[in-house]
Formats: sequence, C-alpha cells, structure tokens
Amino acid sequence: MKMVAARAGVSVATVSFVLSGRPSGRVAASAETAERVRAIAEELGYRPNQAARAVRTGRSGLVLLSLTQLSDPWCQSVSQAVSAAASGHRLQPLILADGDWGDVLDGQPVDAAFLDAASADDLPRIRTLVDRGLQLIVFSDDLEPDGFDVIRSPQRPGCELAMAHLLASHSRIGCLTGTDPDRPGWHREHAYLDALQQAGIERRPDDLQRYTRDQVGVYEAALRMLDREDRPTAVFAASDFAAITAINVALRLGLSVPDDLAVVGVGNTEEGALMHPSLTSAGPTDFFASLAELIITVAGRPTDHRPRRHDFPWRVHLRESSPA
Amino acid sequence: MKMVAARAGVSVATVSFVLSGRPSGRVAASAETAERVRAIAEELGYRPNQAARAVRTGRSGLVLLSLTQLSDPWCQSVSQAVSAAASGHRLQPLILADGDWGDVLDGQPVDAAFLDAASADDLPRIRTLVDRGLQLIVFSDDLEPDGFDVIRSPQRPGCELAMAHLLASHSRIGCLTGTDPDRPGWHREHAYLDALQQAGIERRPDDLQRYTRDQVGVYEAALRMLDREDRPTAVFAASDFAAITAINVALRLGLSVPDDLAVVGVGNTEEGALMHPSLTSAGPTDFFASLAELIITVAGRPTDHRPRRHDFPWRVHLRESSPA
DNA sequence: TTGTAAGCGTTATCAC
DNA sequence: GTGATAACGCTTACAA
Repeated sequence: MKMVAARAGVSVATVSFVLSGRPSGRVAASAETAERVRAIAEELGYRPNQAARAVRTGRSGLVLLSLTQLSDPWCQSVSQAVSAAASGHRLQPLILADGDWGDVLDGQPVDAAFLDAASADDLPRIRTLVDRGLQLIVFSDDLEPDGFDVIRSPQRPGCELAMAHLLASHSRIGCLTGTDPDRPGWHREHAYLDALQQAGIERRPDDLQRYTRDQVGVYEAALRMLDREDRPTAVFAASDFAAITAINVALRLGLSVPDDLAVVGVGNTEEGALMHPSLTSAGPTDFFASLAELIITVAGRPTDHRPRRHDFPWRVHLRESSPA
Repeated sequence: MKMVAARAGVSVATVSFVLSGRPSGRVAASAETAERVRAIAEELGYRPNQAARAVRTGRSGLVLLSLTQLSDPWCQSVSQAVSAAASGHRLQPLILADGDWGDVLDGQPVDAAFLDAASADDLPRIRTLVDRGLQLIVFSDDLEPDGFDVIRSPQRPGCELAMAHLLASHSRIGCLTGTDPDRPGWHREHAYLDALQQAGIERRPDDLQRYTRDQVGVYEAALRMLDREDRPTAVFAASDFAAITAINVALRLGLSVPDDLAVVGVGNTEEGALMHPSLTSAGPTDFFASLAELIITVAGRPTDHRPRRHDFPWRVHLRESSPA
C-alpha cells in the first residue's frame, strides 16, 4: 500500500480510501486520483491484507461453516447454498470439517459462523463467543435463541405427518431405514412404529428393513421388502435416497408406482422432486436457500440484526409417488 | 492483553512472551510471573487475536484445502487425513469448497494451501502467490514444481497395470465405469479398451457397462454385465465402489469370487481392503497420510523447505478378489 | 479533495 | 527478568 501511494504520489490514506470503497468520513476522491491509484495498484498487483483489515475493522470477510459429516449430502447442500449466496457479497465461506469450532472461533475473527449441531452442553462456549460479538447461527432442535440465531427444523413431527399421509389410504406399510442413527436421540423408524401402534395395526417383522450405511445395502433391503407376494402397499423410507432406490426396485420388479406401491421419502431433496415418477417427501420447504440467505445477511450486517428463531416446519410435499 | 497485563502488574510485552510461548529474543520469565499471567488470562477468558498475530508475524495458523467436489470420497479422505495430521500442531485446516482459491489466497494470509487440481492456465496466479511467500502444494499430473510442491499420482499407467494383471490370466474381461468423466481429458475405460486392443482381443459391447452417477445405477450395470450365461470371467471396475458392488452382485448370483469372477478396482480404498473377499485394487500407496503429513510439515516450516515433486506411483495391490 | 496521525492487538528488539 | 517502544498493514477522525 505504501508503494502504491508512493508511485501514485498520494498518501496511504488516499489509497485506502479509494481501494476499500467504503465511506470513511471522507466524501470523495477526485476521479483522476482514484483512477491513477487503481491503475497503479493493478500494475503492482496489490492485494489488501485481510488480516490487517480485520485487526482494524473487526471484520474479516470470512464465514465459518462448522459441518460434522462432510459425506452427508445435507452438508454438501448447505455448503453449496451458502457459496451461492455469498458471491457478490465480499464474503468467503470456509468449512471446518468435523472440528472443534470453539478452537477456531476463539482466535480467528470471522464475521459469522454456522454450527450444524449444538446442544445445551455447548451453551457456555457459545455464550463466550456471542459476548465477544460473533454472529452465530445454530441448527438445533433444543436451543432457544439468546444472542444467536436458531434454525429449527424438527424431524419428528414431520415424519409423523408422512406416516399419517400413508395411513389415510394404506394399512400395509413398510419401512426402509438406516441402521446407524442419523442424529442422536431419535430414529426415524420410531415414527413408523408409533404410528402403526396408534392406528392399531399389527407390525409385521419383514415390513421393517434396515440397511447398512453403504449403498448396495439399500438396494438389497428394498428387495427383501418388496420381492415377495405378501408385500406392503406403501413404503415409508427414512431418506429420499432410500425412497428413490425403493422406487427403482419396485419398477424393476414390474410393480407400478404409485398404483401397486406408494412411496414417501424424507428430506424433500431436489433429486426426488426431479425423478420419474416424482417423489412424495416429507421435509422443510426452501430450507437451504433460506438458511444461506440468513447466514449471509447476518454476516453482512453485524449491527441491526436481532437474533431470533427461524422455523422450518416439515410438510409432506405431495408428488406422483404417493398422491393425496 | 492490556487488561491481563494491568491485572497481573506486568507489561504487555511480558504477557505476550508468556502466552505466545515462542522464543522472541527474551530468554525466560520467572516461573512466578508466568504462572500469575496465565492464571489471570484464564480468569479473564483471554484469547489471542489471530488476525493481529498474523499481521505481526505473517503466520495465521490456517491451512487452506481447496477441494473441488465435496461429495467425492477422495476429498473427504484428504480432509480427514489433514485434520488428523494437524492436531497438536497449532494449525487449523479449513476447506474451500469448489471456490476460487485465487480470491481467498490473495487476501487471507494462510500458512499453506493445497489445491486438488490445477493446470498450466493457473500458473500465473500460482506464481504470484508463491512470490508472496505462500507455501503451496498442488495435485497435478502436468505441472512441475517451481517454488511449490507437486503431488504426482498419475492414474493412466496405474490402470494399465491393472489391465495387464487381469490379462495375464483372463481373456474375457468386462469393464464397469461411470458415465461422467472423473477427471477431464481421460477416462478410465480407455485403459480397458486400449489394453484389449493391444492384446488382440475383440471387444464385446455388453462387456463394457457404464453407470450413471447415482449408486443404484452401479448395481444395475453390474447386473447387466453379470446376469447372463456368456459373462466375462474378470471385471475391471473404474472405482473401488463399483468393484465392491460387482462383487456383491456376483455373490448374489451365486458366483464365486475369484474362481468364477476375478475383480479389480481402482483407488486402493480402505473399504476395499477390509471387505470379504478383500478387493484387489490399483492405486497409490499410503497416499492420504503422506499427503497430509507433507501439508502440515510445510505449513509448519515456511523456511527450510525446498519444494519438490512427490511421486505416488500406482501399484496393483493384490488381494483375494484377484490373486496373482 | 487530500494529508496527518492515531490506533487496532500483537510480537520483536533492545536497554535497563 | 522485565518494560518501553517500534513495527506489522490497514482504516478513520480530523485538520488543512
């Protein structure tokens, strides 16, 4: 910056004013000066040192996304949506993969941070960060906003809706679900089991098929459930991916969807919406885009933002695989 | 820091010296002073501002991983390995997902950066960064080291090895490969086709099965290839995942692996090594751990590191699915 | 419209 | 063994 100033025959302050482009008390710079400064900066390949800027202004242009399971498509969607929303805002999202967000946020000055999971145990550390002025957005089914934003999108009632939808027209319902719990504390198959019980329908062992993490497992679990005379007439799948597989297996077995088999997924992914037949799925609406917009907005305006709760209730998104 | 110094009755310099723990010309601090400073810092919840530290020292403690496809298991392995290697080194790896590394590295001072792809077109920008003192590690089949490290792990000769291995004992070889190119410029099926041609073996259309990105597709492609009398006696799969699926399909069809069907994968993943029967696979050895170690070492020692080329040649790792 | 100078939080040098 | 002090690169209130 000093070099640019010298070469342009102006002061460092003027260079800063011209290049940072922010209103800093000064009113304007002459078009001529500004042009000259910009040209020389370009020629010299000057790039502002963000760390120094951060020391002075307290703003680094960084947005931290703390994501637990990089392999989870959910995380990939978050990352993608935030990147898209950030472009043009001079904000750079970076991902902390399965790391200790406390360590990073303690030292690195970031403009905003998103935590994909947090419990009451984390509240003390969250409090410290918030007190220090960090803009925090937390995805949590338990926490309430308190100086930080909370994204609330509870699965359980959504899964119940999906089961209620199926129970309206079916009494033989299968469940296709993963073996390892998606989130601690509650498994999606509970929504299935509880709904059956409340409807007074006896549970048939073969109608609940669990698959292991890997993808071949889903295919085989779907076959176990569907490749028999006495198959269910509807399937509640614990993820859209499993639902899509179930539909593929059904079609392969010569069944018609939804006539011979109705299918409902969970997650309301784009993939499900685009397939044929399109997939009925329980999930929040516009989740990723709205979340991303919130993060970027909050990062941009440290001041006039009042943290609150953002509810993304789950709906059953009716599509071809299981119409109304 | 000022507050800590005041409360401890020492100067800011002493606090810095005690807490940063680095040799800065000073020799030592009295145990008593050091203890008092640490206690007060703890009590006040003092955390060093990394941005300010970076301004002064030029080191931020950040390592940037620029990864193109977050959904690619390869990226997840890189991330995981680097995180593991970084712990205990006061280095924090952060991921830039499918973003413009130039933008980030221009401004944010990071101690080292890894680029998962770069071509000759990127050389000017790379040069600028290197000149500015950035430690850069680039995964590339073309570039040569020049102030930055190059990770070289060429697929093509590795895939040729795999085909040569199969051709030693088989003449009917199938190929299971994805439809979308893994990396630009060359598809793994070319290794298959070229090897067949050079061996003077006629290519049978049904022996080459392409699958679409999604995982159900792999299962179905494997079925198309194997669920017929006139099936190949060996399969070259373009990824370990596809190879694992092929083995599962073969076993499901009542075939014995490797007696009825030999299978070779690509990537040398841990998953393949651990399955039963274990998977013969072409790939580099110790790739992720070595890469991670290199990145962390380079980030730690900006000075006495002479950038060079790091070769990870591909071998055929012989295991049960296709013994020697 | 521009320059001067103070200051952000930290570390390095040097004199005490 | 410790404290002043300058400096890192940048922004900004204020004076010119």
